Amino acid sequence: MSRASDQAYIRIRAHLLSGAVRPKDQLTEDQLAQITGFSRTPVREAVRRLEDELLLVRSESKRLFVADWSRDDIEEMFALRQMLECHAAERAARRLSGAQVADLEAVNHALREAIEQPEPDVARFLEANRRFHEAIIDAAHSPRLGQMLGRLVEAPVVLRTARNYSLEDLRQSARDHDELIAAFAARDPEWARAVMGSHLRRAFHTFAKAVGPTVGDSEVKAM
Amino acid sequence: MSRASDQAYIRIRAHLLSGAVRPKDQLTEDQLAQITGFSRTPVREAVRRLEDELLLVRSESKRLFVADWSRDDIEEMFALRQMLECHAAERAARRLSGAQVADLEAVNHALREAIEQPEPDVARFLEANRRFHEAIIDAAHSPRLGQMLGRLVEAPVVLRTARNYSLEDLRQSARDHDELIAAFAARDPEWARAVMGSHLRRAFHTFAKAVGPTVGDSEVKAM
DNA sequence: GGAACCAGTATTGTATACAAAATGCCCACG
DNA sequence: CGTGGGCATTTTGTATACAATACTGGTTCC
Repeated sequence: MSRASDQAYIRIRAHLLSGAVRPKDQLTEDQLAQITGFSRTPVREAVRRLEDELLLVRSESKRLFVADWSRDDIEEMFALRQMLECHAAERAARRLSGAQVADLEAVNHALREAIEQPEPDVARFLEANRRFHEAIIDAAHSPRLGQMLGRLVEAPVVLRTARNYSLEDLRQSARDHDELIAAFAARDPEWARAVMGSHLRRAFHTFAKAVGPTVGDSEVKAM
Repeated sequence: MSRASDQAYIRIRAHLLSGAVRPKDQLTEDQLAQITGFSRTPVREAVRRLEDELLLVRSESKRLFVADWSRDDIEEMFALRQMLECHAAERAARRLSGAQVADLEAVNHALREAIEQPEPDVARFLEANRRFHEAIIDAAHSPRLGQMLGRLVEAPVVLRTARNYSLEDLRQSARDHDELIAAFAARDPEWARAVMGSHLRRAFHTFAKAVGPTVGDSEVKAM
């Protein structure tokens, strides 16, 4: 991950999330080359990845724009993530070794430490949460599934949602993880799937409550 | 689709499917540039797409190889396609217009014409089948879902499976499509999902029967 | 006044040269 | 013999120049 194209990807992504540009704004590869400090060749590769993740879109004539997600897009993203990650949990339950289950326990312990403080550390929570879900996906041992989920989980909306978590939301996440671990330890795929389903569906409702019942495009960037 | 990188993609893909190279063979970008007649720049873009589809893989040190799919990989591919396309069918049932349902009927009519001949035209069947499923995915109106399914449906194993279809298999496909259309016309998402599920699950068993219960890697390329 | 056309400009697409990194080979050395 | 070090070769990664394409604004012609 130290090649110029990877750095370019990271920097462009940060630029998009920083709020310096808004949905529907046009970008040019030259601009991005200047911003990142690399030439257009690695920038183009980074842009292709960001197009894949639908953070950037191209017009009919190949011009580049910041993506503008509708509420429908985002709801579908949550639905897809739930569908895929429930499947991952089911597969993981059949495959996780005892050591891997222990690893999950350790990660969830770290997650609890991050939130059980005078001031919960959301960044550390997010990182532990990411590691937890990543471990499950890895254990599912399906390259395509991992690929697909990688794109969804990285999506900025998912990350921003966490800002709206209350302390109780965070604690409930940790409890969900505990139950997932129990399901894995019991080697019960159906149980794992069900817990993952409610875990992720709750995240969706937290998001929906934060954004409200608005309908127009672009409103989600305002959160 | 007339840019050099698109042409390169098509040609490299054809080269991979032609059997001229075998799983685990090493390729170089220079070789592919010569084969396609384009320079390495568009070839690299095409290669990136093929990596995305897991037709090509890179070693730790970024060297390029023809992918080698295990039976597990392929089973998971079928499972993912089923999961995603059932979801698409469900969404499509909520969104298809009357005109779109009529289009599906026309496509399935063409599909029947392709098979109800002295010698069934498998290529035409495949093309009509592709259009049928594509129309449903489009109607689901979820860009990410479309993206994911695009990669799965294009996979060569899915295409090769069709060679093993008997006439009765082909006719059953057409009947499944009829029932899907009925479900769409009735605006019944659950019905649509169920029919799509059995439709695709049958394809999996047709494949499994053709390949047999072998276990080692690479055996699927022998079909 | 409006539509079609024609520069000129902006932007993306491709080729090529060179840089960086990895691999393999050969030889020295134990 | 085997093994490790280092040069030559192969292969991938990046920069840059140029080509092709799409847009913009203004002008002419009806």
